[in-house]
Amino acid sequence: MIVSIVDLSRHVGQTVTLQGWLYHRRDSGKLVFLVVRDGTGLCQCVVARGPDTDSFFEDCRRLGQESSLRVTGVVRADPKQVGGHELTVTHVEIVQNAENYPITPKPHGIDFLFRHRHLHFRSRRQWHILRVRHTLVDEIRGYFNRNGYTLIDTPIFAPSAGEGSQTLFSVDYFGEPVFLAQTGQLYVEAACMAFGKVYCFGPTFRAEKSKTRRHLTEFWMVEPEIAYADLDAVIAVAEDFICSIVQRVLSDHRADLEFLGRDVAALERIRAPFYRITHRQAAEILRGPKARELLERDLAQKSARIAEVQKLIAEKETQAKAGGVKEWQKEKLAADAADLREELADLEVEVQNIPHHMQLAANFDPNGDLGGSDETIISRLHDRPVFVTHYPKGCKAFYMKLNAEDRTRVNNVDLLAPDGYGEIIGGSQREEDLTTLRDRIHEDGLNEADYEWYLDLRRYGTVPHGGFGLGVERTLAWLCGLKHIRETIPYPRMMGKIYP
RNA sequence: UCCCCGAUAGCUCAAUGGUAGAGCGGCCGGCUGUUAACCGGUAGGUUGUAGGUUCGAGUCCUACUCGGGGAGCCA
Repeated sequence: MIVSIVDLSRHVGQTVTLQGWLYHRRDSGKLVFLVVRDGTGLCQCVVARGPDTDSFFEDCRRLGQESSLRVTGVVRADPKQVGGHELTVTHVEIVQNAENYPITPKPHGIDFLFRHRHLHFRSRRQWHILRVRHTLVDEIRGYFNRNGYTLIDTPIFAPSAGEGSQTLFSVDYFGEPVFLAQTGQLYVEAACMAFGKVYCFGPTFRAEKSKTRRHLTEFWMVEPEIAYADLDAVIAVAEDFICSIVQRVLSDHRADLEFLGRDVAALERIRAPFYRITHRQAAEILRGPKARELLERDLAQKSARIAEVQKLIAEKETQAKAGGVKEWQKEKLAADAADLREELADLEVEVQNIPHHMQLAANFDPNGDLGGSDETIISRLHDRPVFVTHYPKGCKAFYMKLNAEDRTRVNNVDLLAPDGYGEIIGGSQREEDLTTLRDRIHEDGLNEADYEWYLDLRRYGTVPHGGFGLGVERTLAWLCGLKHIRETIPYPRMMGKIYP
């Protein structure tokens, strides 16, 4: 009977067949240990030399990493083994003996791994992350589908820049220059006047020349849009939506998160209500003593850690040079030292940036946008996500509704994820008044003719409405506690990176 | 666009300006319970590219290419 590794607990004592790939192999004279993966999990399969296994024993001993094979054997529960089960092998069918698989169990560089991305996500860590991504995407769709939203797919070819300022990819469209969409928002606004509550979900493209751990040139975004909604209603949906995502990932992926080293308890603390502050309050925090104290404390802690790490590296090196140390111990010590050196390099960059960040925060312009470091400060001063509302209109898009009490501000909201993961949601109430919207288009120097269809929405049955966009990859990076966004998508597209 | 760092065997890294090395991976052999197994043997190189300094360059200098990290900008 062909069984998936994930289902082995239901087949203890039975003879089953696994179909998969060889993750790792060790042999010990009369035994071969085949660690097999089948896409649902890992299972160690033990082949003992004997009359019954003679026909394939030698072949198993020489089997290369990632060889494809069918393994038949008796399932045994063994809590010590990965996955909790082990197979005592009675038969092996080698589908292909793979030779010289490039990704070995030893450390590799980032460049090498991502040049082999088509193989890289067979590795455990990447496999765990992409499983969580699957559930995140499923819950995004599920949440909106359960709550009466209609999916509206928006175009990827866009005739003009949706929001004006950003750098977009230009494409030749039968001789006419068009752009790859950076948002489906304007289109989804039109759809919400037809369906009430809608969302679009797809890839978006930004041509910004940003080479950082938070940027991709192609990333996925979900954008709900709700008719008869003001800013408070938009915030309420965003909060409920995030809670729902967190709960779903916690319930389905605790083991994956633990494998990834995520602090699961911190995720469990993500509950409504989130913090809610205005941009003006954020400015006060940044310019005030709390921000300075946070960064000063940070500087002290990181400096202390640098000294500690330097000491640890020196100790490892001394131990490695001492007499009587086995080769594998030396290797382990060298690997530890390499990890420590990497941490040291990161710390040094952070420490180097802190004075700059302190200056940026202290001199924060109350009429300016929050920078990346400002967002980090705000989020780190709170233990749950923070909604920041009412930004100056100058730093936001033309379609955001001007605030009734303060016409220099807009009814917008950004959600800052904890721990410096940055802005994962950006949204607003939209300007529904035809005249005001037209003025804003002109103020931003945009061509009114490009937006005639959009202005129609304000001519024919305009209503208060709003929505937001959530970046899937940044959200996943936060959920999994990842350092770099490139791990959150199967095929990352970054500046200067398009292979494979 | 700017700043910092890097490029040596398939991979990860060593090598005072003076004969290019190790570990892993590969291949061959050994070992009955391994967990990045271990032990012995073996093959593997135009030191990113182009110039320059020098008796001599992996090492020093210049430019370029590619990569990493950061700043700005952003989801």
